[in-house]
This record gives sequence, structure tokens and C-alpha cells, in this order.
Amino acid sequence: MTEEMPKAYDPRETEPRWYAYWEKEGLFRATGKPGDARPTYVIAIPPPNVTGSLHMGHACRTTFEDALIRHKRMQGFDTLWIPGTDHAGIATQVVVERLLKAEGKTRHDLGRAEFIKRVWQWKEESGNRILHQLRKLGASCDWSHERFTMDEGLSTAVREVFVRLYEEGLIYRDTRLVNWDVETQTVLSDLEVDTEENVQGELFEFAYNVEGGGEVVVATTRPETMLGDSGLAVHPDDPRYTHLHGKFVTHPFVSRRIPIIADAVLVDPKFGTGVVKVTPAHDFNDFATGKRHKLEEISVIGLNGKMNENAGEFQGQDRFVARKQVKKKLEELGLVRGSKPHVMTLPKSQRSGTVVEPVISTQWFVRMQPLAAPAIEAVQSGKIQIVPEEWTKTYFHWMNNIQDWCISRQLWWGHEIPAWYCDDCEHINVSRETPTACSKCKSANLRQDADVLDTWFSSALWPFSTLGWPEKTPDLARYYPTTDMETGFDILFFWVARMIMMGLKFMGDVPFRRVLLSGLVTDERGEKMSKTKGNVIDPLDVIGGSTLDALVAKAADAGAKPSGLDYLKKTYPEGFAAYGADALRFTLASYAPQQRKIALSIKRIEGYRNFCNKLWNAARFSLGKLEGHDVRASGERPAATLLANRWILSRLDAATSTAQKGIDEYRLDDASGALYHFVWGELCDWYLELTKPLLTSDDPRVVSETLAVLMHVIETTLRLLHPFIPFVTEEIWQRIPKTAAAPKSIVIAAYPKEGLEGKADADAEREMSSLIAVIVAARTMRSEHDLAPSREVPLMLRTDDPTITALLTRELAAVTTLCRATVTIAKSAGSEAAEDAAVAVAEGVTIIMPLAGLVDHAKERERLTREIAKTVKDIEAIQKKLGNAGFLERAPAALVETERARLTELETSQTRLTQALGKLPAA
RNA sequence: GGGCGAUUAACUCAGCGGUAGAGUGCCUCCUUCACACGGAGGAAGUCACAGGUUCAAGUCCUGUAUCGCCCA
Repeated sequence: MTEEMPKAYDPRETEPRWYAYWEKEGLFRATGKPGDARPTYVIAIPPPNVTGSLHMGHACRTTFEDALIRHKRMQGFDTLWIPGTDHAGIATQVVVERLLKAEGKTRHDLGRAEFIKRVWQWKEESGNRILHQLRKLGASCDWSHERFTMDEGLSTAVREVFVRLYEEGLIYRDTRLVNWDVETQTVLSDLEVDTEENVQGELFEFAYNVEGGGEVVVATTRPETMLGDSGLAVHPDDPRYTHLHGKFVTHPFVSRRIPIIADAVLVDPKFGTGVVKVTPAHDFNDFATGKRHKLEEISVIGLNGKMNENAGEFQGQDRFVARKQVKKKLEELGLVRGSKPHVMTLPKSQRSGTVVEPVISTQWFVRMQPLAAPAIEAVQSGKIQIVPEEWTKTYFHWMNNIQDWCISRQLWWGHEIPAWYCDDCEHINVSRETPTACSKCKSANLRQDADVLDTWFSSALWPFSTLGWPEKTPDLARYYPTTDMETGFDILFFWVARMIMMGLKFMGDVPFRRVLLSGLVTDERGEKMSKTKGNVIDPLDVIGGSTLDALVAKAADAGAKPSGLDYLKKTYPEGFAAYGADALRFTLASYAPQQRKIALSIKRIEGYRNFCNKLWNAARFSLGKLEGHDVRASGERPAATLLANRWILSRLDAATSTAQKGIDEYRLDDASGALYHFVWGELCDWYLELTKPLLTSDDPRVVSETLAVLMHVIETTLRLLHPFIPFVTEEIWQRIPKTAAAPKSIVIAAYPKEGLEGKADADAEREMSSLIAVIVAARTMRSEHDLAPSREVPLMLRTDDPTITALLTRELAAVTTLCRATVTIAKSAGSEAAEDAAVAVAEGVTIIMPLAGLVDHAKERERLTREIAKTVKDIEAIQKKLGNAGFLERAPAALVETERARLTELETSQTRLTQALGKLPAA
């Protein structure tokens, strides 16, 4: 067995092999059988963009979801993890347009139908790459349930929802000011607009001439919009301008009379000149003001970002060119009154990065308030739990102030809006089926709305559209509501809130029971990963390894700036080793999911790669000890009589409990951390070392008990770890001799439960902790005197405590092995420390290392002095506490007792150490 | 401007009323027969600041500062 196990674990060969096996055996498939009595556990994947390529954010999502799914699967749930992709309207369209550009074409050259064909073609060719990349991470999705938001079934769902909402008056068409992305030529929802802060701009002042004489000066950051001004506003209480109320100014370029109005909402008298130019067609605040005062809405900027026919001589100029030209013209007219630098905010398109232009346009909207009300209630009542809870506040805040959702997009790629306009009677036909005649006038001159729906519209239906809705499928009956929705907090509004609203509306029930939100993966400095910064870590490079040259080439290709490349070279001079998916997953799981930032560090991944290797070697050691014995892991806890065996079983139980609790509460960091420390700090550091003397015992009962416990602990630990590190655990697990009843894969083995076979073994824990304390003290002493571990030293342990004497006597072999010493145990003598000896005290045991000539007296003196000082400091702290009457009266009695006992022990240590110091020969 | 959050060891972060923790990094010793992707030790923190509550405060309350995110 051992010879099959190399000294170091190599994930490169193992991982693809096991994934192929799992998939072939259908281990990830939900039963889908209505008769299955098992409880269900369902996660719908946050569908990645079909254009996308796996990034660390996906890796993070996948790790968390897979850990949850695998855990529940092992617990015997009928688990369903629905995978799939999102058609990602703008993103996908832009990608294909870029490909066309390489051929020297635009989508308009192809025409709509042909273009859509090209997108589908492209999607078929490379669209599912990301789903294959998820497999490399070990994602145990049920691939038979794979869905795409543009699939026929999901498209039917979209159309059904649209029609029903329209029929109920919850979807309507309206002309209003919307956010326009000049570059991608589409309207955007409020959520798709980012605000860039602290932009250095200019506050430009110019004068309007007042009819009847005089002038009024206005300040603006957008001079070009003055072409569309249809009002000037002053604050009603501003004494400077009272005389202007009701008067008019004349527009300097176009013949237009502009009224001066008083408006307390729009105008801040302290800002600028206290007079605001009002451009209802190009500013949201002005639009509202215009509505209040019935001002004209004059569009001067077209959808192409250029000034339109209303802009007079400026027609055809780009908006930014027009800004300069308008200023120049005002200058010529002698109307400029000043300019000062101004720090402002700019609305930018999340997609293209261009400055968003508010324009008046006719679009489709969803009335949100009626949908939001039940969605708020669902969270308030606890039908949906948001984890971590702090986000509920943010959720309520947004939901209570929700705006109507603009759902139409001027794109070609997406779900077409099921609305047909009648050219004869102008009636709007909204229907599930493509109509042949107008329902009102029976005309056949119908034209379908040219727009498509916001991608998030179909995403909002994901938890039920993927299960077959609007058909009443068995899947829908069995797996809706899903259980957990695990995603990033950045799309709480975009997606999660909308799913809740749509789920409640169309299924009459919440789409999921818990919302698990986690943070953003950043680089190790906490900076957002970005192509230009060159700090993007590709999960596949982490898994499979990459050289520095390859990393640099890739980053440069993606458009990294020189500073970004420098960062890359400096931070990863060696490139990446092939750390494996397990190492990456365990690393991601080790960060608290609710952190806002998950600052991923390669060093940390390396640490968890090392952990996988540690686990591998623990198994290698254990399996090697099996030679010549027939020991099989059955999952049943073996009987244990020896301290080490009892202790490790008790610790295993504790680790199981912490892991279980952590996963249940979505504290994967607690769960993975507990397992990490159990394996490394207890199993490997102590237990395996303790088994060494036991396994060479002459007593066959000692050997067989220890082997049984060893195998049980290793096998159970693998099952505990499997949700986090599926590959290495499977690879080892398959090598462990098991009873015939064992399943074929650890994927479907039972997740361990704590406390099944009895309570924690408090006696064993206490004894081991004493033993460890004594051993550590002895080791520290050795180490401080630079005695090589290979060098065996004599140690004398002195104590009058009969319990600990018995313990040390019984566990002499352990002490001997772990301290590399020949140990003698004795009662305290009057004079405990011999001359020329190093002394330490732990658990009331004086540890004496009489090594004349090898102990450096000066060093020992220094060490003892330091120890004594530390002890005295602790003693003083406790004395202070115990001297406080309030503490004695009001603190729990048990605590006071603990403090007293500690004081006694510390005082003993102090006495003995001081004695030892006195015994040292003078310098 | 409003809201949310953060500030703990050199770095990245747990801890959220009872003796300050982890990983990485750093220092010393060690190729000991599972593992140098390792072992044994060690150094390292006025827990942002100022008040308050409490027998007891990184931990609860109030305020201040700095930083971040979201919404205007």
C-alpha cells in the first residue's frame, strides 16, 4: 500500500481522474423521484455569464456552494445543485461585435437575424467553457439539470411573466427621463449606473438677460445643456432674487423666453449663484422640477451623444465638443461671468464606462412597490433568512425606497419583448403567442417591439424557471423552494431581491430559505482584481501552476499597465506551483465568508497545499502501519482504553462538532479551521507521535486497539474534510481498507456525527493536557539550550501529586519518545535541583535536566530569570483580581476558584524556579 | 448629505463580557525511520482615540478620527 503512495501528494494527476469518475458514476445527480422520502437540499447556482471565463469570484462561489452541497449530500439529503449560464445581454453582444469588428463588419451589416445566429454560434463554440472550468474546481453540480437563460423553456417563462405582469398593470410603457449609455446605445437601469466621485470639474457661470433689463447669473457644470434650458429657478426665500419671481429671461442663442420660477426643492441658495438653470430633458432633478412647474422638456442631445436639431447651430456636435463651443459663443457674447474648479460626481455606465446621459425616452417599466411589499414581509417574518444578518438592514432600506425598474434594452441579444404595435390603430398587443392580427382592429400590420429585456429580468426567475415553470413539472414540485442562495453581496439588489419578488409573485412562495452573502475576492493587498492592475489571479493557474513568464504574458495581453506587471513580477517571482483545486478551495473556505473583502494570498494557498500534503502523509504513515494486520474502517467508533486513543477520539468528536456547527451556520472558516487544527495540531503533532511507541508494543491488544482507532480517526477525518477538499480525501479514502458495507465513493459516504458513541472523554482530555504541558516544558528547555533533537538527554520529573505521578508513570513511553529523553520519575526531595541542571516547572511537576557541562549557566540563569519574571507578573495580576472585594462578591464562584488554583500553581512554580536559580553556580 | 461597515502581532484576518488568537512572515536549532510541501522551540500587540456602564471591556454604550462600501 505504501509503495503506491509517493512522499508528496500531487493533485495534477488525481483531480481530473476523480472528477471523471464521480461524473461517470452519476454521484451528483438528484433523484428527482417523487417517492424519495429524503429531505431535499437545493442550490441554484448564480449563473455565470456565458461569455465568461472562470475568475476568482466564481471559484469562491463554487467552493462555498460545493462545500454546502457535498455536506448535505453526505448527510443523506436529496441534493440538487442546478448549474447553468446567463446570456448576459450587453456583455455577450459586445464580445460578438468585437469579433465582427475583426472582420471589418458591424452588427448592422449582418442584420438582426444573422447577428443573433452568430451569437448562438459563438455561444455553442465557446459558451460552455466556464462550466467545464467549474468541474476543475470539483463542483458537484447535477449537470443533467444544466440550464441557460435563453433556453426555450426559460424563454417561455420570461414571456409568461411579462404577459402576466402586463395584464395586471405591473408592467407599463412610459416616456420619461432614463439613463442612456451612448456607447452601447441602450438604456440602463438605475442599478447599472455607477457614480464616480471626486471628479475634478468646472463650475461655469454665465448670464441670462432679464426681460425689461438687468441680468441673472447661473452656475453650471454642463454649459451645453443650456440649449435645452426651459426655466431658471431661485429659492423662494432668497432675498437677492425676490424681484425676479415671475419674470422671464431670453435665451441668447435661440429665440425662447424662459420663466424664472421659485422652487425650494431644487435650489440651494448657498450653491453657486443661487440661481439654477433648469434643463428638464437632461437632468433628473430638473426633470422633476419641470414636472412641478410644467416646464417644457427640450431634448438637445440625441441618442448618439451628439447635439440634435433643437441645438441650433450646434447640431451634430458631440456633447463634449458642444460644451466648449457653447462656452466660446457665450464668451463672444460677453455673457461669461466666471469659472471655478469644482469637485463633482459623474454617472458612468457600469458596462462601457462612458458618462451616462439622461435622455427622455419611451421604455418599459416594472412597477416595483406592489412586488416589494411581500418581499419585505418575507424577510421580516423570517421566511427568508439573510446571512450575515447585517445585510437585512440594507435590504429593507433599498426595498422601502424602491424605484420602478426599467426593463427594456436597445440590444439585439436577449429576450424579445412580447409586444406588437399595430401600425393601423396603434394598439399595443402583448401576448404569449406571436399574434397574426391586432386584437383591437384585426389589422395584420403588426410590428414587434425592437427591444429586448434586461438580462436580470430572466435571472430573477432562475430559481423556478430552471425547474420547468410555467409547466407543473415534478422537479418544480419537489425542489421548489430551493434551500440556500449563496452569492456575493454586490448583487443583493440586482438579483437576490428581484428573485424574492418574482418567486413570491409567481410561485406564491419564497425562492429560497436562506440568502448567504459573501464578500469580494481581492488581491492580498485588499485591492480589487483588475486587468489593468495586473493583479488578477486566475484560479486555473493556481490549480495547474504557471510560470512567471506565462503570468506576465497573460496579464500584458489582458491590458495590464507597466506598474501592474511590475507588481506581478515582484509578488510572484516564482510563478505559481500547481497547488491543486483542493488547496485553493480550502484557502477560500478559510476566510470568513461575511468579510467584505476576501484578500486572497498565494502564500496562504501554499499553506493549504502543504496541509493537503500533511494529510496525505498522515495517511501514508497510518496505512504503512497496517502491514500484516486486517484492520478495516467501519465508521463505528472502536473501543479505546489507552489514553492516547481515548484522547484522539474525544478530540475527533470535538472537531466534528465544530465542523458541523460551522457548516450549518455558514461559518466555513470556523469549520475548515477546526479541521485544519485538528489534523495538524492534534492528530499529526501528537497522536501519530503517540502511536509510535504503542504500535511497537509487545502487547498485541495495544497494537490492535491503536490500529483500529488510528484507522477510524483517519477515515472519519477524511469524511469531515471531504466537502472542502474533495479530491485528496477521495484519493486517500479509496486506499483505506473498509468493511464491505462501505459505499463506492466518499462522495456518498455518511458525514460524521459527533457524540454518537458517547460524550467527550473529559478525563482523557485533562490527562493529555497535563502530559502535553510537561512535554512542552521539557522540549522548550532543551531547545533553549540548543540541544539537538537527536540527542538523548536524561530528564528527572519530580512531583508529590499522586495523580500526576501515576499519569507520568503510565505514560512513560510517551514522555520518553516525545522528549527524546531517558526519564526518571521521583518524589520531590528537599533539594530538588541538582547543581548544574536546567529546571522548568509545569503542572506542578519540576523538570530537571541534569547535564553538567552541557548546560550553559549564564543562559540558564537568564532563562530562569525571565521565567520567574513572567510568573511574578501573572501572580500580581491574579492577586490584584483576588484582592478586589467586588470580584469576590459578584464574579461566579467557579471563576474565583479557578483563579485561586491558578495562583497556587504559579506560586509553586515561582518557588521552585527561584530555588533552581539559587542552585546555579555563580557566574 | 443619508445609511452600513471596518480600525486587533510585520502582513491578511478570527475573536465580540472573564488568563489576547490563527495563517503567513521573522529568529534559533534540527536532513529523528509519515511529511523539509517537514519537526522542535522563540520573539512579536496601550486590541484607532476619548469618555462611560460593569467586580471585570478588543468584546457593551456614547463621542472623535481615519478608511471602505452602498444610496442620494
